[in-house]
Amino acid sequence: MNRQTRPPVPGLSGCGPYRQHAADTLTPLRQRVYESVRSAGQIPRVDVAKHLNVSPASVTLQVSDLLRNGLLQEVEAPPPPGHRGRPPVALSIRAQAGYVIGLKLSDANHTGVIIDLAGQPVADTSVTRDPCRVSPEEIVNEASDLVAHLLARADLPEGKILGVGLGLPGIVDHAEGVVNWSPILQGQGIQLAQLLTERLKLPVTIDNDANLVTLAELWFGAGRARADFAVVTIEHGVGMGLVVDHQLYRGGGGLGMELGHTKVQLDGALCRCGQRGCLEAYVADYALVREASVALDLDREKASSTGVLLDTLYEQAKAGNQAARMIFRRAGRFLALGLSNVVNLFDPPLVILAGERMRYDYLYAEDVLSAMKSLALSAGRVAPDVEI
Amino acid sequence: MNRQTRPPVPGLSGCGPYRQHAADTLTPLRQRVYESVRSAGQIPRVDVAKHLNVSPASVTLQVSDLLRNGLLQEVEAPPPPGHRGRPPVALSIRAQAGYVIGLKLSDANHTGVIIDLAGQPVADTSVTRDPCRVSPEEIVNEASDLVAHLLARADLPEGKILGVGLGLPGIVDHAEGVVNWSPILQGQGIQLAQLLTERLKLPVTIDNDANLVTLAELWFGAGRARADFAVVTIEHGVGMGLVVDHQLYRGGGGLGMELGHTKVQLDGALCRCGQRGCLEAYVADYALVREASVALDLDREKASSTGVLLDTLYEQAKAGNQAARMIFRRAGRFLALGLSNVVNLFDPPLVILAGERMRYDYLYAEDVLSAMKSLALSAGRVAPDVEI
DNA sequence: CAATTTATTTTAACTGTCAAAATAAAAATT
DNA sequence: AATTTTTATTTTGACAGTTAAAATAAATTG
Repeated sequence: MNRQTRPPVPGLSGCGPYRQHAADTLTPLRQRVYESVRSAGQIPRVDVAKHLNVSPASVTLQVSDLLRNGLLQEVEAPPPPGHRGRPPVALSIRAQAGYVIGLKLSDANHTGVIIDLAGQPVADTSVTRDPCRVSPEEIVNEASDLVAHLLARADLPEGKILGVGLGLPGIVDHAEGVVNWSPILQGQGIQLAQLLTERLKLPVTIDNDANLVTLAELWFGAGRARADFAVVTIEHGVGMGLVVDHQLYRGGGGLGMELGHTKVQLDGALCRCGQRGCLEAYVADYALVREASVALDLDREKASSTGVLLDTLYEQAKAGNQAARMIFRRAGRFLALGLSNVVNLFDPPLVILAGERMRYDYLYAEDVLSAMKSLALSAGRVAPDVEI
Repeated sequence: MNRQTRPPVPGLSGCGPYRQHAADTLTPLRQRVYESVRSAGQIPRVDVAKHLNVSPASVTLQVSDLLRNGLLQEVEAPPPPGHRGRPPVALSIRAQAGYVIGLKLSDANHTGVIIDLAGQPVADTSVTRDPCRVSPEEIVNEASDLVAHLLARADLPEGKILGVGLGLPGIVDHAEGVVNWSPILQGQGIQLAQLLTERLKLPVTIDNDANLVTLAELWFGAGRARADFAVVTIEHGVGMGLVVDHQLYRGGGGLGMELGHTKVQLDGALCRCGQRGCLEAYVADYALVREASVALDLDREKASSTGVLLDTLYEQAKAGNQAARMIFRRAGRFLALGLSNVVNLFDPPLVILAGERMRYDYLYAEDVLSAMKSLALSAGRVAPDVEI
């Protein structure tokens, strides 16, 4: 140990972590009560109190406020059978109190939904498009068309839309609302959130699509009951999202979690990011397509969509074509490797695999298993898998 | 989007994250005041109030309590020059109020320190040992000898030792106090914290040695001023620690952060964990030794210590031996690859490289640079490096 | 020495929460 | 049917932690 004279950090003495402004605020009880009800769907006051470890008195207080504001409502439930005393009156979210729009842009199609405050969809839409990179203005137009469509369908009272969440592939800085790079966008460092906020006159937040999938799992999926889990998405690229203590982790600088560009081979296959050996360059759609067109001698001029091409490849593999099999097999092995890295680094109790390409399941299934095994070095780990 | 009927999680309805028991507690102001003083070294009440965004009245209250308990003290400072009104009276930690013992066990030597509550060392010791795996009882003996040594040297009043922190290599479950696997310990799943607590009659916590290095950086080193950073240690193995929002992140299941066993090559070099392609198997001490003994035809029977062997290798590389150079070069490239993965996943604003082998700097330096470049895919990232 | 300036302490009030009592609404018992 | 029991919710008064504002302290300036 080098016994240097402190302080090693200029301008600092003392010891211990140094927080600029230790802002230590507790989430207000109001919000916790509301979230507790939303989480449960229907729940009487007593149970909310138990769940939050606060007194029933406090719950009554907050709930009466929330009822007055129209955010909660009492529901008449059939009296529970075999219940002794005064029957509990269940609370639930008043779903009509507000609505949220969710948009998902990708290269081949855009989708959008309106959901109410209880998380139920009230309208959805989707359009297909030519996969190409377009200007920011064009994307704003496409997004705003999508929103117009949704609003027309839903026919909601004025001013009930609380906000818009937009997900798109690429490297997205959620906090700043900036798209650093995206396969569907021309240019770099686009202030997309701001542009769209101005256009729609609604608060807009943007996020990486893998993060959005992760949030969906956290809110509606298998991740709801888990404090920590990881999501790996495999589509046109490879993305990942991590939930730590019921919260989405976005990496130190707000970017990060770029599993797809994790290197799994020195001087390996070329990736669309320009580097070599990225995981994505072995398991993503375009990697399979690239191999398929070479190995199977498929007519590239036919220029069928990525999806069709992959389906063809899959058919051939199932039919016994060795070359096709090998392509999937290798992709599977690399995927397993990437997953084992995720497990070794994050040790998540749950790993969720998502993405349209999960259809090609039988080729992945056993390799996922081998990924599990490949991390057996630590006594005492089990990682359940869920697929969508 | 598959419109399945909810709930997808059995026994749950509603939506949103589901916390078992939302225990939402704020750290008490007392503790925050104390930590604020420790962090600053010397600081008057006014500034504590400003720093914590609380009223001066509250600070006075808490401080008077802490003064009474002997945890803080007022220091007479020379009146600041050019200061107008009533001079501030600075507060500081009363360092003698308690002491903490830190032990670091590794295969070739053990070290230990006693530090006071201000973080200043008051005694230290270190012993060399034969690298071998020993029984838990033996390790407990060695640790307890170390503690006896330290106590004898420091000559502190009775009952002033508040606790013991023990770091050792391997896979350590900090929360459970269990060593799942360690290169210096026989057996698996050893309840080391409990064994040592019983022996020393002091509270003992154990941790992975990489985590310990990370905590040291967080408390005393370059990480103090950072909310998020990563530490990568290269010694006999490769370890890593991650700090998220001023706190050490230990991975979902308490294990995790096993960067050394991250796979960087399919079917790659054999690792001591029994698998192939681990990063460790390319850049850790034993990997270099292994290559050195083959490539340089060094007499393995001479069985010089790892350190000596590596020094020899280093000398040869500097002297121009191509084989030796290549060994370092490959290690450096793989290290760069591993680091770029860390950056791509966590996006830390700071990466700290630590470990005795950092002496071999000139071989790593340029490769670290290449690692930085290799993540340039995202516009807007800079990662300063600090070495120890 | 009075006025000014800044730091700290005192005071009284305010806030959010809770324990305990009161009230409410049902089933079970007499 | 009236009473008791049981459980849920509301009301009440009290308490703990925090604060704004006033008071006090300790220096410098004019």
